Amino acid sequence: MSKSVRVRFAPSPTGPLHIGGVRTALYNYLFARKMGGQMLLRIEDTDQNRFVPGAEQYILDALAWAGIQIDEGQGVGGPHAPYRQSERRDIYQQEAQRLVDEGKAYYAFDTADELDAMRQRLEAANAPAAQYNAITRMQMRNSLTLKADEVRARIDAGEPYVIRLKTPRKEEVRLNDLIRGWVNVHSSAIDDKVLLKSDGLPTYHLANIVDDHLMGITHVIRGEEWLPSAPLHVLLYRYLGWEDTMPQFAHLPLLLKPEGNGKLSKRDADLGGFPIFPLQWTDPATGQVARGFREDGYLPEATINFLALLGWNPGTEQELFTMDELIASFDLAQVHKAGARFDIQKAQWFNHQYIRLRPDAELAPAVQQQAEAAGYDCPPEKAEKIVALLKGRVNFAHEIYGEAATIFNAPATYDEAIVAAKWNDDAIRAATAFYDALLAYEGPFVADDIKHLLADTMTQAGIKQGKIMQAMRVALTGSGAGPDLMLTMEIIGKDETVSRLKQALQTLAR
RNA sequence: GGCCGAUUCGUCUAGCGGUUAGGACAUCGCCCUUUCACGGCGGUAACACGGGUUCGAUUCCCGUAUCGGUCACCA
Repeated sequence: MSKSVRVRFAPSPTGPLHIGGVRTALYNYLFARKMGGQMLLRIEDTDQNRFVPGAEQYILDALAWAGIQIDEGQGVGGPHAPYRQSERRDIYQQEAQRLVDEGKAYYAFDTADELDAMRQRLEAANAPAAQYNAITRMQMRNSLTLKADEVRARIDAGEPYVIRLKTPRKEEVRLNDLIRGWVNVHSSAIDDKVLLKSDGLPTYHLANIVDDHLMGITHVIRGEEWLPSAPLHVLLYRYLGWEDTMPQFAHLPLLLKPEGNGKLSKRDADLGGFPIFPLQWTDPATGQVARGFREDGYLPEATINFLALLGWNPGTEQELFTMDELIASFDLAQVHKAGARFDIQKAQWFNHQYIRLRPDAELAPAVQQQAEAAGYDCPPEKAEKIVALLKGRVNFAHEIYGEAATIFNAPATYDEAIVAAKWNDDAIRAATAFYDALLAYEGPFVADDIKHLLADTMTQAGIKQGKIMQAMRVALTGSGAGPDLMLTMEIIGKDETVSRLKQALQTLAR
């Protein structure tokens, strides 16, 4: 029996979670659920300089909003706690020390200046790559070039040092990526990466391997930007003696700018007027506010649906998926290899679809709130009718209220072009007749009945209804365009309809 | 620049040796409608290039080009 699937999402709390990170988390989640496995959340906070307060909570909130459930890890706990890497430093130090003891890593005492000098020297000499590697390390100050007792003395004296991987000079490293197939890299292209920093914390490379191993991770699903260092990770598994239980890798295509070159950035979002973060984020240092999908009115299910299809496709022609449907059809083998341009228009279209699908009663409270905040009376029944009338016309729920302007306000002005073209003798006769009919009418004031009343009135007056509808609309709403007029009248009510008709008759001179 | 990866309509993508190269967004047109939308129907639009392999390449292989990623005591 094979081990049950365990995947992890391992963001760094250096700021708000990027929308690309949400997609990475989503793919991990879909895969875990599909395989009946677990989804872990680990916080990779090994860089103290880049720590941003609030970022970790933001990550938790964003995942919860998106509907990505964490089975184990930061925020929910589990048998491998702690799930914050800054609280696991002893573990990494132990493993790094083990590598040194086994001759697979070494201490290095070089200062930043010395490293710079080395790189400059190599560049000046036109070396193929200015890196700390099997060749150059013998010219540096480390435990391979220094005598053992001097190394001991430096460490005992508290001199800062790092632990570097002793990367082999000539070795072919292979890995079988689930999305890309076999990737081969020669070890000479991998430098002697720092494993343990001078502050005692590990770098990503060491920490992620140690944790993935200890936490029983079976599949590492992450962005393509990690592909170049994946061979290094394979090497680390080997040196740590864990190669036989090494997880499988799947490197996801990147999210690219809507136009131009490069990967999607905050700047593109600002330029394009769309969000790039799931939730709104206020930078604790500058106070700057970055917009979020949630605050911009994107529904979580629309955002997820949109993101899921950016780089993956089930091969069917289905476009709309619930989370359960995504889980049922997800397959890593069908993840696309090339980067995907970020097209916010498609996100809007998905949102439109999900707004239409939402029950009126769920959308109504927001409309009511907006209306009441603006000083209008808007009981729940009215809000619900407005939603029913307008939700099919908008991409965002908050646009419904804007579309309903003519419902809340009697026209202050009338569209001049429509008036000039349609407000003729027949229109005036029709409006007058309808006005009178309304005053006499005592039945229920609902769209169907209003429609009949208007039709009958026009028949009696000998006026073709189609000829005067535009005039009626402009008289009632001031505009030549808008939703169903009968329903509009029903919503504003009989008194308001009568009053608006009267106002039009008085205001719109011949 | 070295290394790694990618390359089908403007965009997201289906395709896994033989298809009129399919769908969606966007765009255009028509229909529906009292109007504007929504919706329905339809149109325009793609296999980067050059060599192979093959009876036959969008599909397999090799180059070229272009794009992307990566080369930190950041993740």
